[in-house]
Amino acid sequence: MKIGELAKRSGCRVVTIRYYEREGLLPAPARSAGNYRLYGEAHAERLAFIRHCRVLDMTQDEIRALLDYHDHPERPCQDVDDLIDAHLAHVADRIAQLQSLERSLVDLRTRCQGQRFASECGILKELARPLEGATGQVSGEEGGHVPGAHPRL
Amino acid sequence: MKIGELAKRSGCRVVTIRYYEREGLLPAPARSAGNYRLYGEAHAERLAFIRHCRVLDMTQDEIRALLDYHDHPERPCQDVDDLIDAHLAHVADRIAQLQSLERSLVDLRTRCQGQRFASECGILKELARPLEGATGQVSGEEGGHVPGAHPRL
DNA sequence: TGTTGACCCTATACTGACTATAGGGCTTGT
DNA sequence: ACAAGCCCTATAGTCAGTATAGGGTCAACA
Repeated sequence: MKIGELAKRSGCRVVTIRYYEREGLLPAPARSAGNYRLYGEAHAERLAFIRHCRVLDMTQDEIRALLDYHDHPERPCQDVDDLIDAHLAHVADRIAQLQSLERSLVDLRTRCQGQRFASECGILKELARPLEGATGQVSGEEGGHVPGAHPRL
Repeated sequence: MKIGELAKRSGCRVVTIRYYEREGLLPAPARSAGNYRLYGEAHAERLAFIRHCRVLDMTQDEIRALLDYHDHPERPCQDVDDLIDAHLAHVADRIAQLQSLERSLVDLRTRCQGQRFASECGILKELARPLEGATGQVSGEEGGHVPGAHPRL
């Protein structure tokens, strides 16, 4: 099948499939006489695996590790469990962070009493206050790799 | 004050301060004879405002909009409320997504019964299953701009 | 006076997971 | 023969910074 059909079947874009090939997640398929990529069922299955992982918000590195186990069925699978556990911990951490964020924003939101002018707006006043623990980076990397509040998948 | 001191006071890195200047969030400060940036209190306050917004996971565009109100105190502040409301909705959406993700991962995690080999691992088997609603992009952009599970702040 | 070390400067490239654009070639139907 | 709709490569852009290379400035100390 050509790349457009694979894209339709997998629900991922043509350019993304080519991107996965460049990144080494999908093997390069055979080519037609006119240099078109020709995929088989194995490619479709591997792409489904990748997409399933991406829906679960895994990084390419995590996916690469899982594909490696997928490709080596004789290996022990303890590390697969550990990888999922670690990813789960990252997701849980990110949820906790966003919930804390949400509380801050709700609090911030109460500060504007419908003033007419920005100069009296409690939201802007609150944002202008320095943070308590000013030293230290914005959020540190401890706690994992689950992105913040603005995804663009 | 020089850039290093501002960085220490604000808790953000020297390179990040220069980056904010390039991006137009912070105005270019005066320079010393030796071409060092020299900041005053106004810069420190503006940087605190920016950092406060970033801690709340706002994008640069959102911050730019809020700074614009900050800089024009005579304007009405209704739009500030709306911006915060919209951001709050994005954060809430992202929390819901991540919680759904967490449930999927917990479910996935139960599938491995400590098999010796990857070929029998229920996690890998489940990941290899195609997704039900295969057509349609990985998560669509509806629902806002709050990032996924792997932030790098 | 010379030099060490901490700080500062610019410019450029990299990150992740794609998306967008430019500039073409192939295939199929009319 | 030509047009529409697919496909190809290569390059650059997204966001919010971080990393690197290659150099300049300044204060203190020997």
